[in-house]
Amino acid sequence: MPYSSEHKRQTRLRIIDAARILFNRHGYQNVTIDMVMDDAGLTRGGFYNHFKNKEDLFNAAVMSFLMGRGAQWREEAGVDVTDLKPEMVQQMLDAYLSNKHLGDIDGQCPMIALPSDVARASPEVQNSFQELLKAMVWLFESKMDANAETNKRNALSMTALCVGGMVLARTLPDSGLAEDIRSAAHAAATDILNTSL
Amino acid sequence: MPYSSEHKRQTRLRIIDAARILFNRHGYQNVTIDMVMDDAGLTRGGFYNHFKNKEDLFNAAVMSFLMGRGAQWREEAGVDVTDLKPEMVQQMLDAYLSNKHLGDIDGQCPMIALPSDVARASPEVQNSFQELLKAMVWLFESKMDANAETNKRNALSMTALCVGGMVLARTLPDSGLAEDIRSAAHAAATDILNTSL
DNA sequence: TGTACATCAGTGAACGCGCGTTCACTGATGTAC
DNA sequence: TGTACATCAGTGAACGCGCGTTCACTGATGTAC
Repeated sequence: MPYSSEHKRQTRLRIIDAARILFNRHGYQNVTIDMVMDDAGLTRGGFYNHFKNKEDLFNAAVMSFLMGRGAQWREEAGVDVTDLKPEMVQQMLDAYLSNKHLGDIDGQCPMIALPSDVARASPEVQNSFQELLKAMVWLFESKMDANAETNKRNALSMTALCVGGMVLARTLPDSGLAEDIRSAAHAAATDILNTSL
Repeated sequence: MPYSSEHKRQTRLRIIDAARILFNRHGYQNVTIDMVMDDAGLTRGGFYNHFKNKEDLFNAAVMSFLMGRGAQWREEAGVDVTDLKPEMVQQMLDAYLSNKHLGDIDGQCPMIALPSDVARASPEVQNSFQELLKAMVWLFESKMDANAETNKRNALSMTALCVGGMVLARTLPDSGLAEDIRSAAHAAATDILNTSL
């Protein structure tokens, strides 16, 4: 077998990385296979050596974010989601609801950039999206200290605030109002966290 | 002038109503002019007698929701947003974050169904969307009783919870988890409201 | 070590379909006389 | 009141472009001997 399997894996990753960024930037439907392959330094035809179809790529892109790829806003804030120290939850909140994240179009969380697209995508994509959400809820929940049911409810509310605040801030053309809603969501989520510790 | 202007106005409204429902159901890009005109009982060509282009229709559809059209979940809950009695804010919260609303695909708030579409639409559409959000924030704020700045922040957080909770609930394939996040967001928004009165 | 071979990643032209938009036409109805 | 006319909402065929996907081909590189 010519071209080591490592070579193919690398190419596949390059395509997924290009796709993740382009989907975040323009939305699923506005990104063409040509654009993706171009950004990956390849030509259109080769695409189907790596993916069954466009939807398959969408799923791979959402999953790649779950694996932590591309989140500048999180890396630069020094949030290490594998290190479950108590301050990590507040750090994650700070990073997620930050101006940095609001400005990081390419590296933003797909829950912010693509919720409507996912809602209309295949079950596979929806499941990947759900795993992403569960990971976030679990992260919030991990350091809470009330009873299990209250913890769960608080973690879910914080997640709703994170996503809702950022989705709206992204969509509003008045940047002052966008900033207001981002910081209000951040304050409310912090309040909930503080009552949970 | 044949066909009274009232006749044309009625036709235009029929097209917008059909579009609002179809956009909610399938998203902006998955709805074709043909589908809209079919549902309005017309043929494709006539569309351009009423609208400049598809984006123009999108804007009209978002605005029509602002005018209160199609929101079954709100009407059946008996919420009258023009009657600013104190209980109205809680009623609105209850209705917005209700199971009824979650199930009302056709009549749902466009902030839930179409945020990603709006984020990539024309400035006109984004402005209409923003007016919708402002109306909601203002509604929440109207009966609050702390200082102005706190009121604003709380109203914005409640809005983020409403939209975030519903967007996520809509997107999750696990309906148990969807239900959990909807009710968690409802509880959190109610808490914020109660500390504001 | 060197050579022939086989595999398959990558190429780029072509296909086919869908959809937004245009356009020449039809016909319903309000207005003028 | 009745008739001719003008307007313009509505029709449906056609256009043109873009994009997902297919396909015959190329050529780089690992393997066998």
